[in-house]
Amino acid sequence: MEFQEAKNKFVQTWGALGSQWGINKTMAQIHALLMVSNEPVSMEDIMEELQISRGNASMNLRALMDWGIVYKEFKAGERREFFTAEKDLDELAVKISRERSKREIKPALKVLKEVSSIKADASAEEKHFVEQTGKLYDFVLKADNVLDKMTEYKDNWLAQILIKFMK
Amino acid sequence: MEFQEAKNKFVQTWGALGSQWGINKTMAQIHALLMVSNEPVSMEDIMEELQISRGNASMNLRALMDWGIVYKEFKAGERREFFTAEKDLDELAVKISRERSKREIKPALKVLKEVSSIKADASAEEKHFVEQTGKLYDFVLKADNVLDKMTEYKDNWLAQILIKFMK
DNA sequence: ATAAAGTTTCAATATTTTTTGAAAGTTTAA
DNA sequence: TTAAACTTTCAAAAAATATTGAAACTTTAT
Repeated sequence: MEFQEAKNKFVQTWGALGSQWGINKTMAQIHALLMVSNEPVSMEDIMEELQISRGNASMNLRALMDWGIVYKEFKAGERREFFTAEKDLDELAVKISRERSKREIKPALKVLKEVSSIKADASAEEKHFVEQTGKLYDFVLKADNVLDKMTEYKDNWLAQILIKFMK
Repeated sequence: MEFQEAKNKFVQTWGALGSQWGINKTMAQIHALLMVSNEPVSMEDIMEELQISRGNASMNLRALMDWGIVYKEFKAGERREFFTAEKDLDELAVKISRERSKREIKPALKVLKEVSSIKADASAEEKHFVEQTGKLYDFVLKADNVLDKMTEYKDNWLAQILIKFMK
């Protein structure tokens, strides 16, 4: 396989993966492109390589920066802005976990707490509802805490879990 | 808050959460509805409660059964089919992990392996590409193994990780 | 102060994904 | 075997989401 072909395949695959995890396709593709570039890339180049419009590139770069996984770089003597991706994979995992926790899990927890605290009447139906949503609240809270804890181990959480878990 | 209101809120929230995790909204809503029902629910009732069409209900129930998180039940003397959700949350997490691993991670790993094995020429660009995709392959493989291992612990993986990790 | 080089915004448009509903298919009871 | 009760399928329609591109905006050099 040629380098260009491999690069393309990687960008496409990473893009598809991203879109299944709540990050949109172009966003994931830009990230992929930056991650395998050995030096900062300009917006022009991103537009060119992915065949996307300026507006699209701009919006998705902004979103990636909001997630904290892409950075702006300034090159001496250059007017244009360049971009680089977070390349440290542990760091990347931590940032993505934190962001998803903040955006998705925390709000869901709030609702779970609310709905599991209604005063159930004597019916089996309502009792079951309160019990089940209560369990769900506990479960999601625990899972979210695991994420939080993992981010503290940062550099090596995966390896550490593995050591403790495997065989 | 009234029971009906709480139930509705829960179904909506779970639906929104699901749609951010690669499961579609209706699918997640049906699952939510079944999870908080103390007894099996017929397709009619699902259509009625979620205000969706027969076709939609049928397809999404099928998908949920393919994921292994919703079951058909037959009631004695009843012609119709009824449905229940997996209510054990550890079991639910295991099934979802396995399914996502199979559908998303495994195929991505295959591509990562491929593209990271190209013969890089001497350029920094190609060297960086091979190195970075190689790291990504190792990382994703490790993460996938963690999931696999966790599913073996099944009933209590979350609690176990917590015990080992917290403080 | 002006123009050039670049970036952002957002309404309109295109694409993708989901939903509908009616026809085809199945199962069961009589 | 037939018809009633129910389920599945899938092409067409609707809804949701992503993308474009041109105008507005910002920054820098002269």
